[in-house]
Amino acid sequence: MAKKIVLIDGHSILNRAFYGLPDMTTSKGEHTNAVLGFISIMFKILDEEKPDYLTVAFDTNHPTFRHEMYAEYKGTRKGMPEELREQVPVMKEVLKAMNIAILEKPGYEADDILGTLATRAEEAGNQVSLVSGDRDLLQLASDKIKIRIPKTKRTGTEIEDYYAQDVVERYHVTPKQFIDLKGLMGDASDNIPGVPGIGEKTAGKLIESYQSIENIYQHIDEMSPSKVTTSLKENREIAFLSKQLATINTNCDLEFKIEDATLGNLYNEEVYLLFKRLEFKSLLSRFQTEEVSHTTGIEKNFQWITEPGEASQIFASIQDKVAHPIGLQLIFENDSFLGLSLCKEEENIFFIQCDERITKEYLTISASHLARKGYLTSVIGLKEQLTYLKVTEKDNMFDASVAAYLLNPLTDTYHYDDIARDYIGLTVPSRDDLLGKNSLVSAMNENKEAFLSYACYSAYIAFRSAEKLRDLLFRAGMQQLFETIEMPLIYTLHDMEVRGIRVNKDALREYGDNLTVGIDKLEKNIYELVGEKFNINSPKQLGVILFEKLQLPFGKKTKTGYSTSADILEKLQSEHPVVAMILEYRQLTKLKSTYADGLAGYIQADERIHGKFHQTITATGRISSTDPNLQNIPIRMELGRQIRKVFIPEENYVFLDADYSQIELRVLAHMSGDERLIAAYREAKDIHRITASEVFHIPFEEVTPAQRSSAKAVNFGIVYGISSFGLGQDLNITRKEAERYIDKYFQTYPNVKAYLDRLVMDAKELGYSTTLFGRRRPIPELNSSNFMQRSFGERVAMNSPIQGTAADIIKIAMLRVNQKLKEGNYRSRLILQIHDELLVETHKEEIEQVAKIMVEEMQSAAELSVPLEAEVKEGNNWYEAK
DNA sequence: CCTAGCCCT
DNA sequence: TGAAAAGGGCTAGGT
Repeated sequence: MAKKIVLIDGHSILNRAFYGLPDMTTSKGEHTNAVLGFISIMFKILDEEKPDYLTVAFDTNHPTFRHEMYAEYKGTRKGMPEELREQVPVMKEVLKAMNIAILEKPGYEADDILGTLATRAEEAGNQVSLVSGDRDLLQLASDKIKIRIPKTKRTGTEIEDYYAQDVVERYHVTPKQFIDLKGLMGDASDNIPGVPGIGEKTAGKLIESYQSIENIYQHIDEMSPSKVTTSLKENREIAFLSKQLATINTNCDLEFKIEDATLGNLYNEEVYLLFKRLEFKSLLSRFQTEEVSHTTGIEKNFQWITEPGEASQIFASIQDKVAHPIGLQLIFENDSFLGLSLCKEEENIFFIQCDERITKEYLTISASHLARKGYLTSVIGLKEQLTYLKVTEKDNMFDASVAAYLLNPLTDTYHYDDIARDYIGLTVPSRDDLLGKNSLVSAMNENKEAFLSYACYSAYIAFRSAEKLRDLLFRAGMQQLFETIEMPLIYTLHDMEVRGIRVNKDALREYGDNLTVGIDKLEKNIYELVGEKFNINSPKQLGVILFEKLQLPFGKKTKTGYSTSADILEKLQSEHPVVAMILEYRQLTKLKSTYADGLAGYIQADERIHGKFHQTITATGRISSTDPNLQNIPIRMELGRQIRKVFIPEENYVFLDADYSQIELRVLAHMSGDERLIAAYREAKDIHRITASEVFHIPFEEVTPAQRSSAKAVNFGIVYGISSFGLGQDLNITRKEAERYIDKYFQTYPNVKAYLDRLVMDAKELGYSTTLFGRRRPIPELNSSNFMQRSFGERVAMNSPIQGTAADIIKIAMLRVNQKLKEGNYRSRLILQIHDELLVETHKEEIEQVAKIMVEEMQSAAELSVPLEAEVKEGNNWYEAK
């Protein structure tokens, strides 16, 4: 039976897509427009044709017979811009992930490979679609071979189709005669010469009359003399050479059998992850629709329980089952507790609904008992469930989300469907697939089937994934990290969220009102100074005012227009008095919108803000804070710093705030083993000053403030994964000078240099970097063919172990502080962590003991070859305690 | 929904 | 030569 075959000219389509679509980059700067365009074209064709076979041919760098015939021959790969060139390997990566056969053979161009395959397939009676942006391929058109020429437009992809008949209609020549046309006309893009004086029109007429170049020359003497005939006579060799160059070789020596190009599953996990990495958001929906369409067959095991007797039987039955983890999920939304789902074996997955007979207390107590009895109870997202689930770090809980985060901290969500996909190889419908934007409450009443699936999948995946995740953690050497740091930390973070931080609402309002006064004044002055009203908050409008109306010199442009960022404006302050006002306006509006107004919206009835702390967000192991972010409260500028006065302890309490001193540099000293750096820290003096003194060879006492601040910048640079460019920008010096600073630094601390080099090398070999406590961060960028990407990977390889180890250490300190406070029955509570700082709301009778606990636990959290210093301060608000 | 801009360690 | 110095989150404007 005739098969359908699609053959794609790889470089040609990439080219089309590249020039047809606006430039696109991922958030990391990887160009992706050609790849996206290629895939869009390919999907469109596959959707239309549903072919049996698909293969993509690429040109190689090797010379072909055309180069041998004609030295000036160009071919498609020459002169490719870097933004396109870097996309070629990415494109191949995508095709490989889709299991699409890639064909390339030294000595042949893609055209020749495609021509050969098309001809063979045609002879075997098959239907062929040849996809290319290059009209040269029209010479291959027949009644079985269709040439498809896609055009990428902003509105989508349109495809022109040519069977032999269409070629004749459109160009008035047969496909074969297309070669003769090109022989006469030449082709500038391939550097194929044409006969001078002959363009598209003349060539067309000649071939229409004489059919071929050979025939033209047979009858050349009969033709009436003209410029054209003279040129033809003079350039006979060019015409024949060009015809040969333009002829596609349909007889290549290929081992390849078309059966090798059988289409498999394009929508697999690898492709999904790749598209995610490339940020092809619009294409991800294709996966979701595929995912939803096939069910897992597990749904038949889902049961909705409403009978108290059955519920108690289910809990009782778990007594017999100790060997395997239990999957559990409490189902709730805001303040309504709806029930819980439970899975102890593949065949029986229950949702037990909460109602008058099966009470919330009964369910939560029964659920909490499971873990307390010692069965490993696996949940997805423990911290959130602790509102109802009364278990502690001593109980035998397992959080699959946190486990999955440790195994790969680079993804953004760790929901049950993510875990199913990544660790069980199972595609299950996500919450969004099942319930969309519906609330759980409404789904439970109106969309029972989807609701049951949502509830039960969660417990089922928790059940199914636990052992696998545990095994992977063990193999990666992260079991201890998981069990002794990450799992216990869940409870600590939950405690912090519950406790929250008290805010003086009136003081906050007053702070905001004062800002408004200042903002209004500035606004008026700015309008007066520039002579018109505009939206100062709009970088676009501001750019027009500053750089067009006022004609200020613009430093750099962003994708969208002029840059009006603070560092640009700072340099422009002397040019016009309005610039300083705009900077101040920015400062004030930032404080007003994000902090004064922003924070006010989070104050709860208990006068406190209960922000969230996230454990599964950062790539390095730090925690993050949202709703609101309490880790970025202003401190640098005095006006901003004032806002810390509104954060206050409750009556009879004070704040104790303890900071690590230079924890990351100390970690670096320890991990690098650099004797000189270690010695510097043992002196326990101003480290930036020591660095300046040693790097610039000046006595400690004679270091100038400028030298100290340079050294400080270098120290930061080292931690961030040094680059002369970045350091230069930070210090406002040339790249060359920055380079010299870095060299001097590495001369002073040679083992730091050796250590950083080793970090990069090891990470390149392993594909990930590791902290002192075994935390991993994958660094796929290290293998990128893109210089920028790779450099980024190298900096990440230097930074992650340092930042990550510091994060590990403070997590340990948090756990121990929290534990001591609870065990010692203190009234004081840990309420914030800001990366190297802990804030404890401390009862006035406990100040001395708590201060001691904080400093001791922080300093002893890790045993390094340099001391860990922590300093604690006391205050009646957060401003005073810093 | 993205971006420019800016707050923190 | 060029070129995101690491890790985060929030707001406003503009599509």
